[in-house]
Amino acid sequence: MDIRVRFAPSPTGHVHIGNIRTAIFNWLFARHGGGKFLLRVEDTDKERSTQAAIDTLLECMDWLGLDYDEEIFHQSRNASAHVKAAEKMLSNGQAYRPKVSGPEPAPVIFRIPWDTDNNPSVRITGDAEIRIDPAMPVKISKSGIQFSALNEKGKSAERSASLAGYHRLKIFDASGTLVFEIEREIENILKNDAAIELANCAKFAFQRREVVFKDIIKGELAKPLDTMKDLVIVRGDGTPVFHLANVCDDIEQKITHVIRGDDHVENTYRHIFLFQAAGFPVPQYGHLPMIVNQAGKPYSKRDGDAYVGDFRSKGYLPEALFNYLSLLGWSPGDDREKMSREELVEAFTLERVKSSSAQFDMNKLGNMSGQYMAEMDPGIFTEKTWRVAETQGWTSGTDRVYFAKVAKLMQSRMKLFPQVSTWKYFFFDEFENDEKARIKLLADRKSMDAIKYVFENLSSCAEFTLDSIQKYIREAESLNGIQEGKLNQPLRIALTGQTTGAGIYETAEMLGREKTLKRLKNFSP
RNA sequence: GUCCCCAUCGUCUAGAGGCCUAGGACACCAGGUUUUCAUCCUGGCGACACCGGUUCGAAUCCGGUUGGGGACGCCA
Repeated sequence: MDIRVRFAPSPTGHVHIGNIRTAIFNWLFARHGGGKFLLRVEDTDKERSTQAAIDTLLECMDWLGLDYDEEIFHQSRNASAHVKAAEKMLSNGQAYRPKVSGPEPAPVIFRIPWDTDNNPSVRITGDAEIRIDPAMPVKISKSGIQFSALNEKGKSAERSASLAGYHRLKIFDASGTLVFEIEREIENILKNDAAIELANCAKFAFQRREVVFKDIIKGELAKPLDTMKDLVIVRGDGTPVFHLANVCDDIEQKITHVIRGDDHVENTYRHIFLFQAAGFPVPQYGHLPMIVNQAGKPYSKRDGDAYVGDFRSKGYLPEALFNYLSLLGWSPGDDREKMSREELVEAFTLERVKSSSAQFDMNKLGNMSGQYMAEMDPGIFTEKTWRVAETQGWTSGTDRVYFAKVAKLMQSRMKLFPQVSTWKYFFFDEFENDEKARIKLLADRKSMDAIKYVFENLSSCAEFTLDSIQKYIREAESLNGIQEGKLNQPLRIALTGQTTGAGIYETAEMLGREKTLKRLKNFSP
């Protein structure tokens, strides 16, 4: 069977880094297996879903090169199918409407199936007993069972669960007398609205069963049925709930593998029953671990930099973000880290995804961005940095050839595009000064005299070249008793206002005689 | 509170019983190259959460403890 996966975000504005990582893993999985990567927008929340939000989503995906197959699937357009599915479950007895007291119409509730004898996803784990708080009555109705259990310390805690969890339930009072047997009553309970209320119960004895599935990433995952509750699938107002919509759409889109965040694990246990009730095969599941922030905590609204759009505006390269994100929770198994898209597709398998959460590391992303930056085609690099310069308003009087030379000089020193703003001294005489460094490096008389020497000789020399620049700097150093090379940094401060940059001889040559002299003049006593 | 999941350097990870005195990358520190800056190169720092068990042998398997996270909606 051909692989079909989907990325199913709800378009509510920003696209989160964790979300897009899920998309990347789905994409990688699909491309690796030669399958289809589908996009579904879960836009049933009318309040929050906007076209603008969908546009941002599409932009982010496009930016990262996450191309999808087939048409975008809009969940809201499939609503009638969802309701139809619910009605079918209602008429089959797989779902029910509870008795409601108020004037609001009753929702449709899906029942965790009572009969699971031939269900491959359910297994019997053994006999179980629970101590019950006799002070609280046990209530049993078609919508479940409600009671107060006593924990090891004898503390009472209220619980409610689906009937399905309590196969062969026998309830005893404090004296050990059997007061209730579920198998005798179950037919009636399921059919009628009447509730049974039992007082002074002390013990439950029942057969415990659990839903189980094999997660491609996490391995076997199971949950006891007695800890599950029936779930609302259609609201009182007639609109379908996420669980129903999600499952119906997966059926509709013929999804074979559901790859999503592991905050959905608990939902999966219920979705399995929904697939079965609808009469369709349960897809394979793979639950991705979370990405946490640099404090090791889940991302919250406060983490302003957790949105894909932010990384884009901060100037990270999409290739770098894509590469970095694919390495968060996954590795190829060898020492490779910087990998092309093709290599990633080739190497990606869900089995190699880790099952523990991963912390986002800006340092590493920055380093990776620098690597991609360094190997970028110089022409493209110039083009992109030119555009940044444009936003700074530098380009009107700037020669493109000159700019290209500057870009070439600076490329290996760049991590992010906005760093272009530090290049200002190449184009204007007004630029930012690192005052602290200026005071430290240009304070002493020796340096000033040396700079004066360089200034005078560079103004009178025949040719302003790399060689002559270097020559006079060396001479200035030896004449003023400065260690060789030690004049470079003061000179850099004088010419650029910064302590880092390209080679200082190259920088001076690039600036040209006029600008160089003009800047040195300020420091010549 | 109940249920589920997770646990290797500060961080991302390799590791499927002996190849492990635990490998790589980022970060950090030191040295080298560049007479300067950035790259780059070399080296250093640095981890199997804890306690038991299984085994000739455990980071790896099992149990418990601790710590972390998730889920418990007529949100998605």
